[in-house]
Amino acid sequence: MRRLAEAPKLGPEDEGLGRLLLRVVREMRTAFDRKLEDVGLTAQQAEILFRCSRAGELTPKQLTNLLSTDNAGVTRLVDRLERKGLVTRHASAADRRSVTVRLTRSGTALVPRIARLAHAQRRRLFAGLSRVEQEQMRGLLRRILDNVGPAA
Amino acid sequence: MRRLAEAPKLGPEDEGLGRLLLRVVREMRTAFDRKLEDVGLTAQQAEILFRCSRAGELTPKQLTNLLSTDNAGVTRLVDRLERKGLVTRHASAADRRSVTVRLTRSGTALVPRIARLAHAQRRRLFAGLSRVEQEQMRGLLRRILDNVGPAA
DNA sequence: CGAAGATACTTGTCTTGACAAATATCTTGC
DNA sequence: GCAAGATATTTGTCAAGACAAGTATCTTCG
Repeated sequence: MRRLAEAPKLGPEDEGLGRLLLRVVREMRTAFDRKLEDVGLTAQQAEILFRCSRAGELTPKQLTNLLSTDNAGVTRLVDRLERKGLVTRHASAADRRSVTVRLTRSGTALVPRIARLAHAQRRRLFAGLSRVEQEQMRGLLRRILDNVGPAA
Repeated sequence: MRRLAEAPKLGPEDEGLGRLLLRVVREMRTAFDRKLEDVGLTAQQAEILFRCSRAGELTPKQLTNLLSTDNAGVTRLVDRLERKGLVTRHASAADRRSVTVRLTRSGTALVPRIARLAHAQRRRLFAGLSRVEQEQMRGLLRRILDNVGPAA
């Protein structure tokens, strides 16, 4: 029972704010992904279904803005959802470059479960944070976001 | 100049706190990745170099904790760094299951540039946030983190 | 009208994350 | 000492994100 070398734990003591942010987001994401496993979806896929359900239909371009990813990412997300039979693509009458994504019947059927899970998740994650604190956080995050954009 | 159909912008007006967090982290990450392009590294790779430089050497296990990813991810990160000739793996004397990652000479050579870029980035991102506000943020994030863990 | 440039979407490629399974080695308890 | 369980690392697989390049269509402007 030597226990020599005892590699130091190197915990998150000196974790910078950036790392902490990263860690929080990742854990939130994967926690939600795990909850969605029953439904057979990922967080991003669920978001697409939810948004399309509320809007009736959306273009990839619109989804790109909502999901904060790029067009390429949305294309492949929609591919997967289409393969699962949860959405369909339709040619847009007005602009033939464009496409609209619509839920199928089985896609629509999942929405209530998604909404329930999302609600429960939000409730749990932000438990104990007052509305004021949440707004504080939102404000700070937006200021950081403003700092990212300008200047290369 | 018809402009019919005018797809609504669907901006981030009703963006939830979760989405906002995600967006902030992603933009921070990719902004830093872009800065590191000159050095030929990604943010995660740079972090490994930086940490190993400070600690002398680290095991994948330790790096896993520091990077908030899993062992598999670290294995492949180290693979890439090794292929670039920036680190080497060494058998650990005390525990032969284990491995230690050490910088090569050219790996070490990059560290000052990395440190400079990281510092500049932090400075820019958190510009205008007082120390108090940063601590506030840190506190709120930690509370969220505590909420993620417990309960499945 | 018709060419030049802008847009919407897709596809290819690379990196990262998460999870499961496999291997080698260590540690424990008997 | 040894079998049973724990650990450290690796490998395989899939989903995502970012970026670049390609195609089709639209818009603008001479």
